[in-house]
Amino acid sequence: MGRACCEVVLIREFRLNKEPCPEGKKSYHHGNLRETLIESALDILKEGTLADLSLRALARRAGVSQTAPYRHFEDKEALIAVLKAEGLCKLGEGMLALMSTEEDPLDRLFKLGMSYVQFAEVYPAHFKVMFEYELADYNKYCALHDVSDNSFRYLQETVNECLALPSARKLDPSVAQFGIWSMVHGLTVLLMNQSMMEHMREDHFENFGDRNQIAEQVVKFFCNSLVKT
Amino acid sequence: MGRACCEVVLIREFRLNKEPCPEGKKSYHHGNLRETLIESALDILKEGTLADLSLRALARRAGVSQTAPYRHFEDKEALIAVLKAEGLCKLGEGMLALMSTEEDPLDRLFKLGMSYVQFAEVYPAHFKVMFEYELADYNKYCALHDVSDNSFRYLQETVNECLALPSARKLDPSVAQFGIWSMVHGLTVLLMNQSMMEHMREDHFENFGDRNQIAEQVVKFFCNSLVKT
DNA sequence: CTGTAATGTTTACGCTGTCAATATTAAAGT
DNA sequence: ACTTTAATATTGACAGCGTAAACATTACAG
Repeated sequence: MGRACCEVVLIREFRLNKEPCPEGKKSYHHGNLRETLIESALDILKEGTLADLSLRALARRAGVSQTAPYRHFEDKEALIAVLKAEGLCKLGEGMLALMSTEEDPLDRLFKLGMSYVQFAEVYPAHFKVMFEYELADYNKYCALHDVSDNSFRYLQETVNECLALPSARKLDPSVAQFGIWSMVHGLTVLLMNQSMMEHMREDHFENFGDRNQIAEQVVKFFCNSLVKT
Repeated sequence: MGRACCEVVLIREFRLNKEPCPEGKKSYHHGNLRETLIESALDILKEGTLADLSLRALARRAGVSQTAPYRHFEDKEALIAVLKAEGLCKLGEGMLALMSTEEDPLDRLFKLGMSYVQFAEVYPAHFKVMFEYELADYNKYCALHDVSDNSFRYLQETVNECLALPSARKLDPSVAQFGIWSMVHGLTVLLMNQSMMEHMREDHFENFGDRNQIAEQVVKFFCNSLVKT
C-alpha cells in the first residue's frame, strides 16, 4: 500500500556567506539558517531536555525572526525528523564500519552492541530526540524507517551468523535478533538516565564501574548466551 | 547528604459529594477534583500522547476553571509525579504478588519479566508517563525512587537466587541483575512502540506472533542464559 | 536589467503554564 | 446558632509557544 511519504533531506548543504558579515553589518538574509538551526537544536539538547527545544528559541539564537525557521522546515516536527534521521544515519554508519572489521561474528555482535551504547554517549542530543520524542505522524517521515532499518539489519545479519556457528544454541533467529536488540536498547536507555543511574549507584551497585565497563560486561554476557560455553 | 524531598501523596482519597449534583445544579466546589483530574489524565494518555496532556484540558474536562487544578497540584509536574508514582506502585505490587507464587527462581524470574511487559499493556497511560516524561527536577520527588526501588529489588533478589542455583553460570550478580533489567525494559519499550512494531512486522518479522508470544520467548531465552542448559 | 523565486519580517491567533487577587463554601470553635 | 478560618474555586493577566497570512528584501536566472 502506497504510504504518503515525504523525503527527509539529510544532507547539510552549507551555503554561501560562510564568513559572518564583518562589523555587525547584518545582511537581510542569514546565509546559512537551516544548518544554524539544526546546530542550535543539538546544542540545546546536549545539556537541556526536549522541553527546552522550541523553534522560537532557535530563531532567537540565530538572531532571526520567529517565523524565519518556517522557510526551512514545514513545522517543528520536520526539524525533529531531520535530527532523528541524522542520528539514525550516524548510528548506522558506525555499525556499518564495524561490519568489515571483525571476522568472528560473536566479537562483531559485541562491537555492534557497544557501538549502540557509545552512540548515545557521543551524540546525546541525537539520542534524546531519537528515543524520547514521539512523532505525531510517523508515516509522514517514512524515510526514517529506511534509515533505521540499516542499523537493525547489521545486528540481524550478525546474529544470524552467530546462530550459524557450530557452537550455536538452537534458537529461533527472530527471537535472538529481537532479544539482543531489546537488551542493547534497554541497556542504553537505562545508562543514559542520569538521575536513575546516580540513584542506582548509591543504593544497589556501589561497586559499579563506569558506564562503559558495565555495558561491556552486560553486552558480552548476552552475546555469549547465543552459543554454548 | 540531605536532599530536598517532598512527599508524593499516592493514596487517592475520594471525598464527599460522590453523587453528582442532580439536575445540573452545579455546586461551587467540585467535590472530587483531584481524582477526577488524575483519571482524566490517564484517559487522555490511554490513546493520546504526552503532548496532548495539558492542565487546561484536564480542567475543561472536569468542567472547572483553568486554575482550579492548582489547588491540588503545585504544578504540572506534580501531577505527572503522582501518575509516575502510581504506575511504579502498580508495577511493584504486581511483582510482589509473584514473589510468593513460584518456588523455582528461574520460573519466578520469567514471570517477573513478563509482568513488566504486561504492565505496559494493561496500564499504557502509566507506562507512557513513567518512561517518556522526564521530570525537570527529579530530586523534588525522591519518593519516586523509593517506589521504583521495590520493583528492582524483586528482580534483583530473584536473579541472585538463580545465580545460587547449582546449575548457575559464574556471573557477576550486578551484571546479571542489570542485564536482565535492561533486556526486560528494552523489550517492553520496543514492543510498546506501535509504529515501529508495525514496520518491523512488515519488513523483518513477518512470522511474528502477538506481543505476548514474542515477549515470552525473549524473556525465557535470557532468563535461561543465567544457568547452564 | 528585470522578473521571479528564495528568504526573512511583521502581525496576529489560539493554545499553554502559572501568578495574583478575589469569591464561595465546608468545617471547626465558641 | 453564629462566627471564624481553611479549603476550594474563579477571574484576569502575563509571557512563551506553534504557526498562519500578508508583506519586504534579496539573490539569481533570463
